[in-house]
Order: sequence, then C-alpha cells, then structure tokens
Amino acid sequence: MKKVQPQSEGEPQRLFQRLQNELAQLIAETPAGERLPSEPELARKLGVSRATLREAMRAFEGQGLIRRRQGVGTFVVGQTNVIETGLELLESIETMAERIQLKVSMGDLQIGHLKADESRSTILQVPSDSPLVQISRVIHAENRPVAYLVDLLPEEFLSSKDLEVGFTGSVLDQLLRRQDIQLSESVTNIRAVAASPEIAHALQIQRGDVLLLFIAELYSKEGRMVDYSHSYFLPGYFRFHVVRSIGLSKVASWMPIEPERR
Amino acid sequence: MKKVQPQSEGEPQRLFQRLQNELAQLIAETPAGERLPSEPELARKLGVSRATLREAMRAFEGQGLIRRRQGVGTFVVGQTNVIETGLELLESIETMAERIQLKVSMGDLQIGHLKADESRSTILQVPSDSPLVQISRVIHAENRPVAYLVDLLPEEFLSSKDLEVGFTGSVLDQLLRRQDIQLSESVTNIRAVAASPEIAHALQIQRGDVLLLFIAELYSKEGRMVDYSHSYFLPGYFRFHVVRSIGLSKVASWMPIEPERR
DNA sequence: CAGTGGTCTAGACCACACG
DNA sequence: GTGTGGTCTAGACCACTGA
Repeated sequence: MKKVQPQSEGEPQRLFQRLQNELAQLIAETPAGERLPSEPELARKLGVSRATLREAMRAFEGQGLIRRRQGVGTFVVGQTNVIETGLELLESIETMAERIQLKVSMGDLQIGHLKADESRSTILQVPSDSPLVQISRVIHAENRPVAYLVDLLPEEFLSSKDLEVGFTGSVLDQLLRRQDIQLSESVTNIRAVAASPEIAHALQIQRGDVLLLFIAELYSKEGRMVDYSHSYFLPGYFRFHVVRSIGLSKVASWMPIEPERR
Repeated sequence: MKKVQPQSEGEPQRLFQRLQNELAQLIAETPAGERLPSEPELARKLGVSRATLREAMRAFEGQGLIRRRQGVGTFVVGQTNVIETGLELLESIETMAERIQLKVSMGDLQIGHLKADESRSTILQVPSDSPLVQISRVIHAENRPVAYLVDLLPEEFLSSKDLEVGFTGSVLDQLLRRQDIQLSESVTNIRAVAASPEIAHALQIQRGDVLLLFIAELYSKEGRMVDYSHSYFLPGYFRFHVVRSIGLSKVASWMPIEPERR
C-alpha cells in the first residue's frame, strides 16, 4: 500500500523524532559489533524513505554509537574509551591517550613542502617565500580514525629528517624533543564545524557530520610562532573540558582580559 | 533537456564541491542584506536538484554567511560582530558582548519548576525530589538568535522572584548579585553537536546544523554545585579561545592533571 | 559478481510570511 | 492567495568491499 501523501496522515512533524527514537532503541538492542539491517531494508521496516533514514542516523554516528562502512554495512559500536582531558595544558593526543592506556596510531601521513604565500607568511610571522612544512595525518584509536591533524610550520623547526625517524604523529612531541626550541604556550581557537568532503573521507564519516576543531598557534618562549595547526576531532571519542574561574566582572569590563591576538 | 543519468556525464564526485564554490561566489557577489534567488530557481540555474543545493548551503549558514527564513527567503548576511573571548574566565554572554559594544537581548524565556529525579539529583548533588528551576532562553544579537541556554539549579539559589525583575538572560550575572553565594569556578565541557529539531527551531537554523555546546558545572566556594547548564552557540557569531601551556609531559604521565570529575 | 553505503534527482506536500 | 523555505518520497546511479 503506497502512501501518496505521507505527511497528511498521522503525526505532523515528528516523524524525524520518532525515527530517531526507534533507531536509538534498535541500536541499544543490538549487541556491539553487530551489523544493522541494510539501509533499504531498514527504511522499509521503519516506513520511511532512505534519505530520511540516513539523515536520522547521522546523529548516532556523530556520537560514536554506530559506524558506517561503505560496501560493508552499518555496525553498532560498543562502549568506547573516551579521551578526556583538560585544556589548560597542551599535550599531544599520544600523551593524552597514554594516560588512559589507549592505543593510538598514525595513518595516512602526508608531508608537503611549500613556500609561504602572503596569508601564510602573515600567520606564521615569517618572510614571504620562506620554506614551510605542512604535515597532515589521521590518528586512529579504537580501530577507527578519530582525529585529523594538519600542522604548518617553518622548515627550520621541523625538517624532513626529523619526520623520517620516530615520528608517531605528534608534531608537538617532536618539537619538545628539540633542545634548541623552548615552547611556552599555545593559543587555541575552539570551533564546531561540518566535515568537508575531504576530511569526511579521511575520517570515514559523512560529509556534513559535526566535528570539533582546534586552531592552535604555538609560541616559543621568545614569542615566535613555531606551529600553526588545525585539529579535527570526532565527537564521541574525545571529551575536552576547561576550568573557568569567576572574574570580577566590574574589572573585566574596562580592562580587557584578552589582548589583541592573530 | 533532461539528464536521466546525471552522474555518468561530467565530473565524478566533485559536484558538491563545485556547487559550494559557485555558491560562495554568488554569496560574495551579493550585497549584504539582499535576497538570494529562491531555492527552486537557484537549483535550476546551477543545474542541481533542490536537495543537493540545500545540502551545499548548510555550510554557509553555519558560518553565518547566509540566513534562511521560512516563508521569506534566503538572505546574505554582511560582516557580523563576533563575540571573541578567552575561556579562562567565566563570564555571561551579556558581559562578553558589552566588551565589544554589541547589543544582545533575551527572547523566548521559559521557566520550569520540577523535582529532582534520580539523574538530576546525582548531577546537582541534591536530595531526590528537591525543588529545581530550569531556565531556557534564546539570546539574540545582530538581530538574530545566536545562542540557546538552559540552566538547571536548585530553587534555593534562584527562585522565581529573582527572575521576575531585572532578569536579562544571564543566570550567572543573577547569581553574582547575591551576596550569600560565593562562586568559585565552572568546569566546562566542550562539545560539537548537531542541532536537534527543537533547538534548530529556536535558533532558526536547520536541524543537523553544527553547534558548539558548553556543558558547565558551576561551583560555589564551598564546593557545592550551584548551576548545571547547557549553552548552544551558533558558530560564526562566537569565537572562543584558550591559552594552553606546555606541560612537563614526563610528570603528566604519572601524575594525572585531572582528578575525577562529574 | 552481489550487496553495501554514498550521492543525486524530480516531484510532492507542509508550514510559514506577507500582501 | 502566492511564494518562500522545510520535509519527505521513490528511485536511480556511483563507489566500495568482499566472496
């Protein structure tokens, strides 16, 4: 029996909600690691179109409850170890993972060499045409990609030789090993973004899925910017928090806490 | 001329990318405040279906470059004032906005009274059935909703009377006015989430659009939790950053920085 | 090769704003 | 009412995985 005017029967606008509830139940009932019915089959069972079904499934993928693999199927993910950390200290993912005894590894390392164009030389505070290194890689944990990292820095701070041996994915850890650079702090901008097609592909998620993005400027003790990085994190595998103190608002209003940055 | 097999002609998988580029150009060329062509018309002009067009437009809405209004149209948004602040200090949106001379106002205030159920009494560290107040409201800036805030706290800290007079939308500012409560700090969890239908409606965005979410636990100097809040921020109208210092990683690995929280 | 998820289409109806 | 964005459908093709 076909529904020619599906919207005009039962519920007004809550189809999506109902769908998500039914999906939540289905996921909860399915043992971890098991495959869900295929999308066409599920759509038929739940009485919705495949497009609507997929839309409703997105939220669960973002929470890390399911994982979709093209050509294979959609799987229920069990309890995952969450990397939880405060933001007051700057640490590599590797260091954070080590603290909770989680194994992480690097995949898909790409190293590019380029000259600073105008925008890049401005950001990194280097002369135009300075040699730069760009390092992109995916970080795996729990047997799936969970973060996508891109670092851009002057070649003097991290040459190719440094990357050939013992590079495990962390530019920060690599820089910390150098005795000649004293790092001081990182100014990290925190954003929520939708995954671009490229990043979605690298992280094996859907384009448009939500990601947490840190844009960090790493400074040396001399005040030079050593590294400029973008870090994309899959929600559901990371939990970041920060302790915020009560300020004297009266003071804050005529004495800006944050001087001009970037 | 109909395309029966649209995928099999020109470009393989870059339709979406091309679309976004064309849209970016169109938006850049359109004066701020102007209306874009209607979706069916744009879809026809760009040679894509409406579904694909809408999907591609989502990213621009998240960045605050366009605004869609049901029954009216899609409009190009000009340069907007961004609320930029560090996270080290806890401040209300009103205080942050004041610093950059941005006018904000409250809309859609909803106050609910409820008894602490098991999960809530656990979170707030109060006995079961304690009277609680839940406060939801939307914050407007630049003539549009930009944040959705939900606070949950024991009634003893914020009774209805406190909210009847002079409540401008900030629970924090209201609490700071009380002499009998000494606030100390907030432990704030930072997440990226997709907008649920309810929140999307309140913020006048699309369901599934990306939001930055702060889940904050506000503590008094005595260590009691005073307030538990969820704050949803529209990207493009806020910019949060935090200064992270270099930790001694050797120390950090056997001396956890973060004791058990929540 | 068959079967899965990923993308896209064309068209329908709904909800809303405005004259 | 007219026209806009918001939702949903049915069906097609593509890209990938694994037998």
